[in-house]
Amino acid sequence: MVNSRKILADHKVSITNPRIIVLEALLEIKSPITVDELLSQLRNKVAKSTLYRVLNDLKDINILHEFSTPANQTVVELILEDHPHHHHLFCSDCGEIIDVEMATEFENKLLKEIKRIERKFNFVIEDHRLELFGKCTDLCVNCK
Amino acid sequence: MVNSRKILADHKVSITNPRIIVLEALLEIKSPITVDELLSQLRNKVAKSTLYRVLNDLKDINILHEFSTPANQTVVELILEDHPHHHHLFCSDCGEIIDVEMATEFENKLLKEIKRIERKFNFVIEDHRLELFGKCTDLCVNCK
DNA sequence: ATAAAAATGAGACTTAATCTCATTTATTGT
DNA sequence: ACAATAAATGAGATTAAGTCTCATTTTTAT
Ligand SMILES: [Mn+2]
Ligand SMILES: [Mn+2]
Ligand SMILES: [Zn+2]
Ligand SMILES: [Zn+2]
Repeated sequence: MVNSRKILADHKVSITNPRIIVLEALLEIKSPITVDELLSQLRNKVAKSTLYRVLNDLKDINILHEFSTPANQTVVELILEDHPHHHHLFCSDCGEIIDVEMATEFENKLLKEIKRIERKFNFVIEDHRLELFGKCTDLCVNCK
Repeated sequence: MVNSRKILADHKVSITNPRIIVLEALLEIKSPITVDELLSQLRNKVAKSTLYRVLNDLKDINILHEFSTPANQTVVELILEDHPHHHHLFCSDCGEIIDVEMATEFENKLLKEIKRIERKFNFVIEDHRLELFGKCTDLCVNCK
């Protein structure tokens, strides 16, 4: 069982009520959620300023991934052992965001290509993000 | 020689002064530029509201690519024959954005993997974006 | 338990992007 | 070429995501 207090302690972040509340909410959902939705879910539990601060804290300790939808909504999701590095697929019809794991073989090819680019541009590449944009067909959860 | 009027005509967009001005500016720079910089460059040539409208027009006809930096600055660049689909490398130290072309072999592998994902999720994938995040070393134009 | 340090809440503030609407410019038909 | 119609623009008001301030509360260290 994933424990919010333990997560905070493990990352040497002080254990406070708002941090626990936000973490539990994110652990509960465990799919990407817009900051806006999160805000309304937690409206009467944490202040807006605090929510943004806690989200920044979680980014700082590297367990929160933040990205934007094509419609420019900010989205966050926890990245933990049970939900590690992955990519996203966006439906421009219904707005759905789908977590996508690339085939291991492909992800390896990508890492190799990244090494080539590191050498070419004299960079140290620490992270990458692959986003796929398209339309779901009639099988999509939201669109059907 | 790339002609802004021709580009507009080819895409069946009416030819107006602000559109020509914005297009010429983007053609001149031909590297990614933040909307903010573009705004100050064109401050006394086109109104802010018009700049945003023209950028949307160019997105609509699919010759303008828009993305955000890790610092949440909106960036645009023209995508034309002489500067086709490519990816980006971001330096978190100096903010530099570098255009990156993946090796053809890799891009092919990626397209194959995308086909697999289309089948898996019953999607039609129309576009993809790969972003690399890291730090330039002492050779970086801005950081040295 | 006490003191020092860190985090929070409430709301003011900033600012990128959108919206409104009167005016100007482009297009279409004759 | 000209008038009529449609589309685009400029100026500035408006919106809203995210940040900032600062008095108060909570956490941590001793
Ligand atoms: Mn995800
Ligand atoms: Mn580019
Ligand atoms: Zn859909
Ligand atoms: Zn750099």
